[in-house]
Formats: sequence, structure tokens, C-alpha cells
Amino acid sequence: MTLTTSHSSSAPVTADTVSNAVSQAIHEHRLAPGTKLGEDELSDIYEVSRTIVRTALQSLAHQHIIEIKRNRGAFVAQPSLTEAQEVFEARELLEPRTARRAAQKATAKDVALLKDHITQEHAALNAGDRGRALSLSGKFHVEIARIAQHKTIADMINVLVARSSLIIALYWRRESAICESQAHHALINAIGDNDGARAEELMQRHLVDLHSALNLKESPAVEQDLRTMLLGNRER
Amino acid sequence: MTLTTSHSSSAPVTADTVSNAVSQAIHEHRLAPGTKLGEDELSDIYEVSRTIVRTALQSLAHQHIIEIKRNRGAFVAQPSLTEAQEVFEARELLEPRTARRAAQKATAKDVALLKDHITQEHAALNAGDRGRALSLSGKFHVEIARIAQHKTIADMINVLVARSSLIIALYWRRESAICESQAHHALINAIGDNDGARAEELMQRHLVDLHSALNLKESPAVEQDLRTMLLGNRER
DNA sequence: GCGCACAATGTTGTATACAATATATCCCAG
DNA sequence: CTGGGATATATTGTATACAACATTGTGCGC
Repeated sequence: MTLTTSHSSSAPVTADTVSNAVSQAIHEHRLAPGTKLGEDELSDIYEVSRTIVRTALQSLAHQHIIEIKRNRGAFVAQPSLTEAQEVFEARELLEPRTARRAAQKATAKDVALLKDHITQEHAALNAGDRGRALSLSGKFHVEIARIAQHKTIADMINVLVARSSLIIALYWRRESAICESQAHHALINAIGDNDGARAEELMQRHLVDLHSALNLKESPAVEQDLRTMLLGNRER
Repeated sequence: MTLTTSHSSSAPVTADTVSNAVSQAIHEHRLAPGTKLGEDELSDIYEVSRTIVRTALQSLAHQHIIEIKRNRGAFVAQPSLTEAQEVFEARELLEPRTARRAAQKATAKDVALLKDHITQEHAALNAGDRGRALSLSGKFHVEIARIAQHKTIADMINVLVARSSLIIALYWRRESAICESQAHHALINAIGDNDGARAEELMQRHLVDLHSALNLKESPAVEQDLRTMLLGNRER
């Protein structure tokens, strides 16, 4: 879809390029929560001035994907336990009804696109690229919102999915992502049948399932602060 | 709460100062949709460099309150008819359940705060300051989300309320805001009684009522484009 | 050896200068 | 008088220089 890491030559390399690249890296868990994103560092990597980097970072901060601490710099966000709860609660309010609407509006082309999505996800899993599989799994939800033709909610879901990726990085406990894939399959079928009620129900269950797959009992502050304090912010 | 227009002396005048001031002006309908927000102009007004103004504008753009057109500048957003529908649909998904939660968590202090809010709103109306009354009416909804202790949803509602203010500026047809005030009163009572179910129901009705008070049949593009083309972008 | 103050370094925040683009003006051909 | 094109003006986009702040390292006194 969009060019992510490879910025070969003719592309203008705008702030969006940088913010998309960083966002993608976070989605794919190549950037861990807490990682410092130095401005000069990013400037060098993408060969743009700090002005552009700054714009990109501000954009990511507005999405709660990174946190900018004044005079300290930008860090990949570390959602608290409370925040994790909130994000999934918000998703449970928005996505089921959106899935219903998507089922009502979906065309054959849309369904084909969703299926292609799943195929790519499986391919990534088989290739051992767990990060990319997770990223695609998230994009699946955004795609449904797009099919529902609801830009406002799609934007919100896009942000919530991004935050979910960070939450998963911090609090995930289940190993296999197979059940998830099953849920997506069932959703595609419901949408393909234009069965709104079923799609809504399935999405609701799917989100509750995801939600319950998180370590919500672990003391949150301890874990992430220990990580930061013991291992430092450096990653990769 | 926050200092809005008056920045007397010692305050550092950051990007938030500017963005809050502009946001407030939009909430109060002192800035009409389509108004151009020149960078130099804002620099002069708030006595900061364009760098700060730019940061503020980017922040507002992320909230869909203004639109930044490349090489053209920033303009107060003109939500389309579709967008208006979407914003209220999103609110109808988020706010009723949030009101329920607020009712469950509300303390006596919270209720007092809400009542004070209404009092101020009435005072503004009596003083003929319709803009400020509208702004307070919007803040009422945000306040409920705050009482619900749900920062994630509160942020979303905050943005949706801001966008609603623009939508009202463009598509409002009803004259009196009395019914609205009544609805808020009823909501306060339900919240004061910690009656979650009733609060949810009342909020749902209130939003549908607001939604139905809009001119959703008028061709949208015509109206706003005519405005721009006939009157120009200049305002005030 | 330990703790604290101070200096050195690096990073972020802000302002400004310059470049690129869009808009407005003016002039001239028709 | 109208229309189109070229120039002039104004505004936004970007890079860079400098200031402010935080962090780190060093050395002195105890």
C-alpha cells in the first residue's frame, strides 16, 4: 500500500513518510515501548531535517503512539494497565457496530480484499515474521472500518489499533495467534453474507477475547518501570 | 480552568496557549468555518514565533478542527454533511455508555460541578453571550466523560464535541437552546441518583435530539462553498 | 572511598533566514 | 472592454543557527 521503509529516490520524503515508517515499525514490534526516538538520530536515518522529524513526532504523539517529554525527547509510549483497559473498552464500543455496518455495505471486492489480507497474514506467520503478521492483523480491523465507509470512526479505530499494538507488546500472555485468525475468518464470512447482526456479534466476541488474553492482573507500573530501569531504553 | 485569551505577563505562552485560544474561539463561534488562519497573523496576535503557531495549528489539524492545505495555509474546518452525520453517529456510540459509567462513579462533588456548569451556561445565555453558552454546553459533555474517569474516551469526546461546534455553526436550524438545557438538567439528576441506566437512556435521547436539530437535507457543498466564494475567507 | 557541586557534553526548544509555492496585479493583445 | 500571460507580492515550507535545558562526567572536600 504505502511505502514504508524503502524510500528509494524520487519520493519527496515528507513528514508523513517518517511518521508512517515509525508507526509501521511500532506496529511490527520492531520498536519496543520505551525506546527513545532521538531527533538527530531520525534525521540521519531518513535524511531529512529535524524540522520534518519534529512534525512527524508531533503527529505520532497526537495518536498516543509516542510520548514527548518536554526537554527530554520522544519515547515509544508505554500504555499503563488502566490505559490498556480503556483502549479495549473504547474498541468494544466502536467496532461491533462498525462491523455490522461494514457487513451491510460490503461488496464482493471488499470481501476479496479482506481475504487477501488474511492470506498475507498467514504467509507472514509461516515466514516467521510475527511482527508483520500482527501488524496485518491490526490493519484488518481498520479495513473493516473503511468498508463501513465511516472515516471518522475509521480514524479512531486506526489510532486504537496502533495503541493496542503497544498494549500487546507489554501485556500479551497467549502464545498462538491462531484463534485470532479463526475469528477473522468467521468475520469475513459474516461480512460476505452481508449478515450485519452476526458480524456485530462476532466482532464483539473477538474483542472480548483479545481483551481477556492480556495480563491485566500484573502490577503494571512495576513491570514497565523495571524494564526501563534495568534494561535501559535501548533496543535492537 | 485554563487561561484562554488573556495572557498577561508571566505565563510562558506555549503552543498550547495558542491552540487553546483558537479552539476556544471556534467553540464560541467567534471564528466561522472557512476562516483563514494566517501564520504571521497569529504570530503577531500572540507575540510568538511562527514555529509555535505552526505547532499549535498542527495540533488543531489533528483534531479536525482546522484544515491545513499544503502551501495554502490553515482554515477553520467546514465539516461536510457526511462528516456531520459521522460525528454524531460516533458520539451516539460513545457517550451513552460513558454517561452510564459517569452515573456509577459520580460523587457529590462531581454533581455540584455539573450544576455549576449549568448555572454558568444560563448566566451566559442571559448575558446574551450565545457563543459562550454553546461552548459551555459542549464542555458539559466532556465533563461527564471526565467524571466517568475514562481518559481515552474523554479525549475522543472532546474532539467530537469540538467538531460538533463547527457542525452546529454550519447546519443548525433550531433557534432556542432551552430544550438542550432541559436535557442537561435531567442528565444531572440521573447522575446525581447514580442511576446509570437512566443516564445512558437520557444521553442517547439527547444526542438523537441534537442530531435531528440539524439541517441534514440541505445540499452541503453548495452552502459552504457559496459562503467562501461570495463573502471571501476574510472574517471579523 | 563517598557525596556533592560544578563543568562539559549532548539533546531539545525556539527563532530566523531562505526557498518554494500560491495568489494578486498589471499590462498588453485581441 | 475582456482575457491571458508575465511579473510582483505575500504566504507557507524547510533548513539552520542559537538558546535553554537535562544529563553525564569530573574533581574537590570531607
